[in-house]
Amino acid sequence: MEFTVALDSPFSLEYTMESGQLFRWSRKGEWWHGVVGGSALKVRQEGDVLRCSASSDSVGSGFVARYFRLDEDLEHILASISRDQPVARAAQKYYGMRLVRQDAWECLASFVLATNANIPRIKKMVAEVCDSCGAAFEFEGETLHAFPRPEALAAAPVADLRRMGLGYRAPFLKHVASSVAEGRVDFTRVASLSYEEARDELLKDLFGEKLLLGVGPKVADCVLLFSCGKDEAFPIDVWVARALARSYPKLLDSALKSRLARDGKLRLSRGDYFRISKAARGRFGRYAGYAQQYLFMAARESEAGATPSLSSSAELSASRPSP
DNA sequence: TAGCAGGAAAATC
DNA sequence: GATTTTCCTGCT
Repeated sequence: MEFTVALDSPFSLEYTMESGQLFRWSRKGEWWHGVVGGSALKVRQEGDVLRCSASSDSVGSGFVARYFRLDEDLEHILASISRDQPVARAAQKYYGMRLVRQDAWECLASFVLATNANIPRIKKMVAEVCDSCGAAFEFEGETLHAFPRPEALAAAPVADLRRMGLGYRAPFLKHVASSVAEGRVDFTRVASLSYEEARDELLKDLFGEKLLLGVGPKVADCVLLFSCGKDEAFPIDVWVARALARSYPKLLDSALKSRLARDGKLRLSRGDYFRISKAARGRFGRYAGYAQQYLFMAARESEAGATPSLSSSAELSASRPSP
């Protein structure tokens, strides 16, 4: 099914796809191919129009507009977060990047896999899990797989999950899948709570055991920001932590700074994390999550700039000799 | 609260 | 080819 979506507020498909929120999209020429809502979807941007093609009628223009949050006033959000140079510059440079409304279960499972990994690796793990456990369907002569239902991963032997390259993440993924499959997590209710209540809900213990093994404050913040409508959530990964240390030293408390000076490593304790993310919410306001995502992009870009020959991913894939 | 392990792949040297 | 780093969390 083919359709178009008219854009009447700023949007960059490119920057949104490359912002590190999503793990099931890949570029093929001018098109981005993905699997969302159990359907294949391909999208290309032509100025202020999104040209789309989906394998299922359930994914139409309404779905796409909701997925990319096109109903929200990005100009207003950018004006709200551009309170200083670093964020204002990043917002200008990556103008049009939007946060995406992801399926909460898929987001949770994906970020449980994201610990100690980089984006290519995360994509590989997610693809492996989908290919092994997700429902298969055809699109344009290719066999694709939906993101697995929680029941499917809850039922999978840990040894099988390990063979998908997940390593120590395998038992975490199974545990999280079980909690969701057995109804111990109500994402609709989480979305209705305040930010802090919602975070506590995801991090809580149940009968003396963790509700969600492998989910700490960072992963919880990702789920809250990308799937539960908590725009003030401010996930702090290593890149954002570095950006904060460089550009916002005042947000880091003195204990962390002295440890940083001592061994040079930016490892946040749980207490550090809560304090710094609270300070960031105070600084950037109700759309702090957008500020975080723009800072993340800028921080990664400055690293990529250190290796000019690898600056273009298109060139990279076209010119890399086979291993 | 601190310190460490965890698994594998990418990035870097 | 070896080493370091990687969108972190759990356990002691």
